[in-house]
Amino acid sequence: MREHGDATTGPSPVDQAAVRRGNLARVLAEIRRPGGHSRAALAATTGLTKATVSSLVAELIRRGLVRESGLRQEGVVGRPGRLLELDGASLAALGLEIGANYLAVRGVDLADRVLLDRRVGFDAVRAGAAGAVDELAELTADALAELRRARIEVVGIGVAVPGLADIATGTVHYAPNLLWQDVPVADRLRERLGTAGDVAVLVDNEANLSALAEFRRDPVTDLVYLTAGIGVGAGLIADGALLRGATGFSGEVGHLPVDPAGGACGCGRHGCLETKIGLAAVVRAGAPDLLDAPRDPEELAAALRHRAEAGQPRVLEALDDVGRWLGIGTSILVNLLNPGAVVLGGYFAAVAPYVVPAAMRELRSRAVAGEAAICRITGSAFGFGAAVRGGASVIADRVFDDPTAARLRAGPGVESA
Amino acid sequence: MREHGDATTGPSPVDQAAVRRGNLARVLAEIRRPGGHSRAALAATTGLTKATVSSLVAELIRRGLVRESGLRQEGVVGRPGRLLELDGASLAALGLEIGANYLAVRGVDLADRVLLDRRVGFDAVRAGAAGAVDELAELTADALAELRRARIEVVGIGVAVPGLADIATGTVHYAPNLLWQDVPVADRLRERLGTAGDVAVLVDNEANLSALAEFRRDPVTDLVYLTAGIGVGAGLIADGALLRGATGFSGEVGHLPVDPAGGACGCGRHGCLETKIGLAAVVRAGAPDLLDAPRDPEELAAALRHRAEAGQPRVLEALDDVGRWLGIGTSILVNLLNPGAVVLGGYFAAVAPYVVPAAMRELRSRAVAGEAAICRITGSAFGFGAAVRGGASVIADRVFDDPTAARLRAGPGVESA
DNA sequence: CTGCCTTAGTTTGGCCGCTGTCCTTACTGC
DNA sequence: GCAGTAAGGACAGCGGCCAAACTAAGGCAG
Repeated sequence: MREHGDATTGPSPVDQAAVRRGNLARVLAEIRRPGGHSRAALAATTGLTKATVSSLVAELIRRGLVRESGLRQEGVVGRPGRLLELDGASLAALGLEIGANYLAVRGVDLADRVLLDRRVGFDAVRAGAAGAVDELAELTADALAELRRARIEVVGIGVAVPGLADIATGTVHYAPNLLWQDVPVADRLRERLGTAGDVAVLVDNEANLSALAEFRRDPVTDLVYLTAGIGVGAGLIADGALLRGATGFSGEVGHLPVDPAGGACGCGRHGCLETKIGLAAVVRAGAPDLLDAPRDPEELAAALRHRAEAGQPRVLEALDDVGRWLGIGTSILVNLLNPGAVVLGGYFAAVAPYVVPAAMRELRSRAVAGEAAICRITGSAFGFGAAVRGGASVIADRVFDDPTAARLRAGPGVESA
Repeated sequence: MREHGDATTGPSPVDQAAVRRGNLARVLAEIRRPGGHSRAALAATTGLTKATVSSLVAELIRRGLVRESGLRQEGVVGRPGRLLELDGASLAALGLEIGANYLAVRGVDLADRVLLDRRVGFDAVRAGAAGAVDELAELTADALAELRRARIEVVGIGVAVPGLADIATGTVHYAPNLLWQDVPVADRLRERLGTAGDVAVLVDNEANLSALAEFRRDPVTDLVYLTAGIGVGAGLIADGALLRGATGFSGEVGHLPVDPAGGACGCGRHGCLETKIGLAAVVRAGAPDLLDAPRDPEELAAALRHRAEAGQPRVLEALDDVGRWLGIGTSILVNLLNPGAVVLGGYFAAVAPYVVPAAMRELRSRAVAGEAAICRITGSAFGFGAAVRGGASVIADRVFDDPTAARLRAGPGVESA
């Protein structure tokens, strides 16, 4: 026990346990990399001794994170190594998402195998904050029960919301599209789940979590995730970490002034980026007949894609125009942040082939630092599913960052956690 | 010794030494905070035990970073504590700067007391890269000799350059205002200094180092440093660390498109921020008679300030206009990065009272997230001296981050490093 | 001014985690 | 078979932190 455990301020002191945690994470990270890894090989790549690696690997196996894949390196002289690989089949991370017109749940094990993936239509505005969280809790309870039946332990839940979230408390301060204000999502969710919800619950902005999902797929140090649906938003990753800003309001790209002579924006000014590349703008310009039809951004995106694939000139032209303005907006981000990649989510993902060429053209002509600062612009492979994936992976990453978060399980040489 | 010390990849493994380093830094950071600190108080605030704190403090004293200030807490019952304070008088950090028309050297001890501060006019373009570095080396050698005579050990040298620097190698890739390309500044400096230069040499961009200097003065987690002289640049700090981007080209704010209908810019487009708030633009608009007069930005800034203080309407109007465009540019940064503070350097610092009101007005009307995202805009207290201060403080901070970087010195219980 | 109380700082023994060395294990090649 | 080679485990040792006991130094009451 610490003396006066109360008065401590700032970061906690460093102790031996931190050394262990760090080295467990280091070894686990190496094992996650593709290719065979024996204990001896891990010792060589990590710089730890074989004895230490053996001890660390034993603990990772006891925690259910690693298993011996029995196979052995052949063809070379010497005793063959016992290969290790990521296990994680008995540990799951849950991602949730609250959208304006749907709820989503996705469960993955720690090796990223999909255990369940559901998406149900739901009018969150109509249901109100309490109703929406209750409905989400029910979906979650089902998922938890299902995983429990399969003897899979859930290590945490990551919730994506279309608004500003306080990470520390799990409260949504403000979500314009849901008409929410100061909703204690994490608390209410935990409360509704009862004992079943006795796991870590993390709430974050949808664009942030999407950016993390993309970052995990393609770990460039600096990544910009640009998305559009009802609004336009961005998730920024700088040097491997989310850039949240002083009060959590980073990534407000929707109202970048790109065309002062342009049309009026809801914010009161003219020519904001949103008026050029927002979903409403493309539909108006490229497919006006859909204006009052389906309200779901995902369906609209699919419709646009279909028409583009069919070669409809009006849609193609509108998308090319979107690409141009997207390139202008992107070039601002590139000149400021110099990311290693720009990933397009939301409806952009569906129509990427029709907007990226124009965007790249524009970016090339506007990148101040020239070729050295130009990065690729790609459509997200996850599309509208990025946020819920990000929710799950941010939870999974907690275990990879601190493997002691995975409880020890029974086995030879059982010990207490 | 590690086995196969060659094949290691990624971060080095965590060991006990890292624990020690971390806790030394933790305790030292606490001692740097104002107010009296006894060993017992440090134990309480850090969460370490008294025994450990005693051991850590003893080491910090042996390394010359801390001293007992003899004074003792009075008036309360119990044995009075021996107060500790930052020493660092025998350790110095050197900041250097290469400008287009000056060279600067600043030496501070680790308690940030100024030991020397020189600035000499020098035409770096005319002298060429080799000539400029040689001249800088001579200034540095003098400074080093002077400090050595005073028995002060120099722990490192931080060099600010107006261009893109490769931190790892200490090479300047490209410095447009100096007409430099691929100049190995650190290597050449070390070479010229000979054995005297057997210290860490770090080279970084002038705006980055300035941002760090401002950040040290006012440690908000997210800070934007905006500067203008010949060009316009920015140094961005996100979550306490410099935001460098994937290839080092972050902070290119000079060519933000703010007025497509505006005048032509050197970059080939129209209405770039630089054409609105660059020094050339203000002088042209507010004091055209100075256009071909003194070429030094610092003198021009002083002249503008004088005229503004004297109430010259033309200058005041030009500066107000600069403030407006500055506010527009700043609002883009604020909406994207949500900084906790925006600090104005370069010539802005001299005329801050005349540009900030208009800038704040513009920012207020354009911050998408409203009051919650609005931050203060202030003139730098360091002005043109920010970069050289940043160079010194980035070196000093290395010691604070890893106190074992300060060599052990003779004393009771001498040990080897 | 003496003795108790309180708080500061040191000493000592113990634990944890990594290192280095030695040993066993297991397979290839001759 | 038997040597050679590499993997993996056992064990002593060391650095670093913790807990508890101890010494040090002052206030305060009687």
